[in-house]
Amino acid sequence: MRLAELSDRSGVSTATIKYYLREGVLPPGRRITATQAEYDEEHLRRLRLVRALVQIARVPVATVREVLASVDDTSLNRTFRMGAALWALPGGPEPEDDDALAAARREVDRLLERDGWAHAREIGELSPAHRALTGAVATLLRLGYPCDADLLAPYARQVRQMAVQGLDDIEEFPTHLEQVEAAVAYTLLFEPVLLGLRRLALEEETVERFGL
Amino acid sequence: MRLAELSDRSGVSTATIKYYLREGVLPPGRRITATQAEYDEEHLRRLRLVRALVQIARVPVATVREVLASVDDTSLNRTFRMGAALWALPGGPEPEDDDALAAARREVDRLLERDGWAHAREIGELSPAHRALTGAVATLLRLGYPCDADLLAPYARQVRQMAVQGLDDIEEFPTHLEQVEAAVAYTLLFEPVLLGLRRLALEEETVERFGL
DNA sequence: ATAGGTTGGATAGTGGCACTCACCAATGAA
DNA sequence: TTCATTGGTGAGTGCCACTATCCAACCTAT
Repeated sequence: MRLAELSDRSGVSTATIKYYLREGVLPPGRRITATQAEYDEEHLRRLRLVRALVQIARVPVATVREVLASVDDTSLNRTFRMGAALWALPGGPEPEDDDALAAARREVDRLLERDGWAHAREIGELSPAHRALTGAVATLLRLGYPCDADLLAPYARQVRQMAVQGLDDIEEFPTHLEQVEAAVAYTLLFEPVLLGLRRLALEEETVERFGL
Repeated sequence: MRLAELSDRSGVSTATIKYYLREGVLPPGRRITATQAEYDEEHLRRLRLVRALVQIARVPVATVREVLASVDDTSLNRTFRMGAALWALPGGPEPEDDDALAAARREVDRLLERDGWAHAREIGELSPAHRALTGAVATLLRLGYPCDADLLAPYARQVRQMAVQGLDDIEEFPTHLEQVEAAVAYTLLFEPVLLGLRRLALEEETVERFGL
């Protein structure tokens, strides 16, 4: 398959594919001659994944490169390869260290302790997910909206259950590579699905309560 | 309160505040003289909300203007003012109309029908949330990952429950304006909290299953 | 009264990022 | 032998959230 066909089949312009090749988010094709290269189905799959991560999950191209590098790094164990997506994620601007952040830290700690999230408590804010969560809670607190461990607990249990279900699904895939790729896709691409469902649920509930 | 104090108390630079005033996401201050204006606590609250929406929820400034315009529009009823945040949201690039999208539409329809989401089914893809959901599902399908009504059902029920809880909390606020503002904050600023929790849960579960 | 800093407003510029265009020599089909 | 096509490269575009610089009006300390 040549570049043009790759472009046709993926719906991504050749210019953009060239850009992805340059940025290293797409591996180079097999060289046929000095100036021509051949691409295969694997490239097509990767290209579609990159597109989804960039356009749907809003992951910066540079971050996609890091994530995929870890996905392909067979010298790492499965946990780290799967964690790549979580650890490379853009945490946003780090929150200013004020009272709200301290309070947020306290509530998140309480929550993790109460529900026995041993790993999360152990590594604490080393985890980008942990820092992101604390920062997001602090933002709500700063605006004067309540957001304590009691309020978060039911959500925490629900997402915990989702995680169990999700990893069950991921384990169905036969090879480690497919499992890791599925974990990345599941982690990042399921987020818009979840948010879409949530927004739709809020809309539904609002209309039911207050009418149109 | 003058601009400089507003800046000090919010932690936002005067240049940025001026930019927000120019863009109309912050109402102008009360004019004292021809070249000076006075700001109050209301401005401070708004400024903090704008900051959170822009920096945390990644809402474009132009969209924030629209959202806040609806929030302040007392000629609309409560449902529409609350819905403002949901309807003004950036839907991202609209998905290409292929088999995956058709399949996604079918599964989302099945899901809403089965769980009795009457309103969502009625307005269908007029709702940005509905379109976003369908598009997100289609993305997963395009990549070859399963995402049908059966898989979505438990998540749908969970977010539905979250919506009920959320609106209960929102109804606690005494005035309509506060309820509407809380709805916007709850809709947009709770999303990073939820995603943070989910990512932490995935991390926790991954480590528990596969070790470090 | 006046010097010197501060204020709000306007205009133009910056930096980051995801592309996108224009061009090139090498290639391959007619 | 023609001539469009290919892959690679460097420069440019458009968007967007700021940010730097001016300016004249304003306040304040001497």
